[in-house]
Amino acid sequence: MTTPRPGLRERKKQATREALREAALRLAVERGPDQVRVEDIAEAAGVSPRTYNNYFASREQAIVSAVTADREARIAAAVAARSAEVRLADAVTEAVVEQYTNAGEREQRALLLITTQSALRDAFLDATADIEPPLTAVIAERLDGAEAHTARVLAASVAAAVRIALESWLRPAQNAETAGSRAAGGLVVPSGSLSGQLRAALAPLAPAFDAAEQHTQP
Amino acid sequence: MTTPRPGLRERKKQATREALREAALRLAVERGPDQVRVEDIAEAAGVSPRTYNNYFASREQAIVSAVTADREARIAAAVAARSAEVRLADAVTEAVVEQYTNAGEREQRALLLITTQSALRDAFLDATADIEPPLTAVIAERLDGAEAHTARVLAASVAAAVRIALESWLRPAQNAETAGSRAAGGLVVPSGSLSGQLRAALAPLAPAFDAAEQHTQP
DNA sequence: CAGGAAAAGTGCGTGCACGCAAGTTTGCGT
DNA sequence: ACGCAAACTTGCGTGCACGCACTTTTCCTG
Repeated sequence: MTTPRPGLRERKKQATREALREAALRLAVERGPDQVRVEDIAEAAGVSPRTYNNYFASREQAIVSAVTADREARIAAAVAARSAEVRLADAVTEAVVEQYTNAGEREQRALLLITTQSALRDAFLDATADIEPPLTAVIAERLDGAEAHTARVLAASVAAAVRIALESWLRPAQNAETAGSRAAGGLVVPSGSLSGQLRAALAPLAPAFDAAEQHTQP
Repeated sequence: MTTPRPGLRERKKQATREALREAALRLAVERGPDQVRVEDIAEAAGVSPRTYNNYFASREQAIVSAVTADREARIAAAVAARSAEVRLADAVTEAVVEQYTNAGEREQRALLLITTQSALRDAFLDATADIEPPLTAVIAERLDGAEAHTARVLAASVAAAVRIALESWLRPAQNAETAGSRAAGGLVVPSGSLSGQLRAALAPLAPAFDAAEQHTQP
């Protein structure tokens, strides 16, 4: 059911994607991230430059994707794996934290590379939006009595919160003014562990999850 | 206080931006949106093409910006204008609905144009992210006792919800599968008035606002 | 097992985003 | 008033995203 027919076609496609990911990351590490052209990545992966961006919309996306891999799917799976007994809010939070803190050795080094270049950081942050569709699916499964949009809104909010957490984790202190963040007098100094950031960012959403959950099972 | 010194410099800058907006929209309406090159817009506004994209990162952004204008600021102002007595969740919801449904005649026609081209729709949807920073500021002002991230997370969630509402308002029925939306059996058919969509999308977030608000004034 | 439809890959051309290094205007201090 | 420094504009060059039309590969069905 999970894999009805991989199909030769689909497998070659994934192989090509993987080759591109790999080539992009390797080249970016060897020379600087700036010193890698799309042409180089395509050549290293053995496809044409045109094919390259049938797979990736930007050069940065390919590099980041080697780290990100299929994090979206893993998060969704981790939520689904949790018992329906636990609070949905907790299931989501723990799944997210778990998937973002379990970083392999290679991923750790790649992340270090990413933080050096602002274009790469942006691409990395943008990648968090990808968790929305699969997360919508698992949340909707737990809330099948709820309003149509609810699951999507919650999933999108989680994505936004994760993005914020990663953002303030990547920049310990933004030197310039933070565009409307210094609202009520004092300035914010969030800095902390990644899992701490994630939990803090997701916490404000818990009441929304609770309310949605109680709508279906009163 | 609101306008310490406009300054000649700043006024010319805004005039240029306005001229570009105007030219972009006018040309897009006259010929099709596809038949407008950056060069044309720049020429019509009396600046160089290079200057054009000191102001706008993409061609679509310029066109959309003529409709969007300073909606972000107006939403934030509309929230701030509401009494501190009313529920924050309601203040935000009403401010958003108010600013999105008060469309001038010209804006209405421009919106019609936008819906015709997918690149324009995307740019229009992306523009909703701009409400986050000003919204963060006004929310933070109402929640000054709360956790640092809370205001940002709530503002970002609102932006996400608004995006979802606009999205499903722009496409009455997405013909293909909606990437993980058909989770629990039946398929969704949201379609409705814009204000209805907005309220429905924002409703699930209300509990989160309430909880945050009670943290500061118990 | 053939034949044809659908999908993936490719070559080419066009317009664009953006860095860089001038040139030009605005603003401010002395 | 003068001139300097910062902000804005502009020309140029490079790499890139993406549409289009065409070839090659994969898959399905009679």
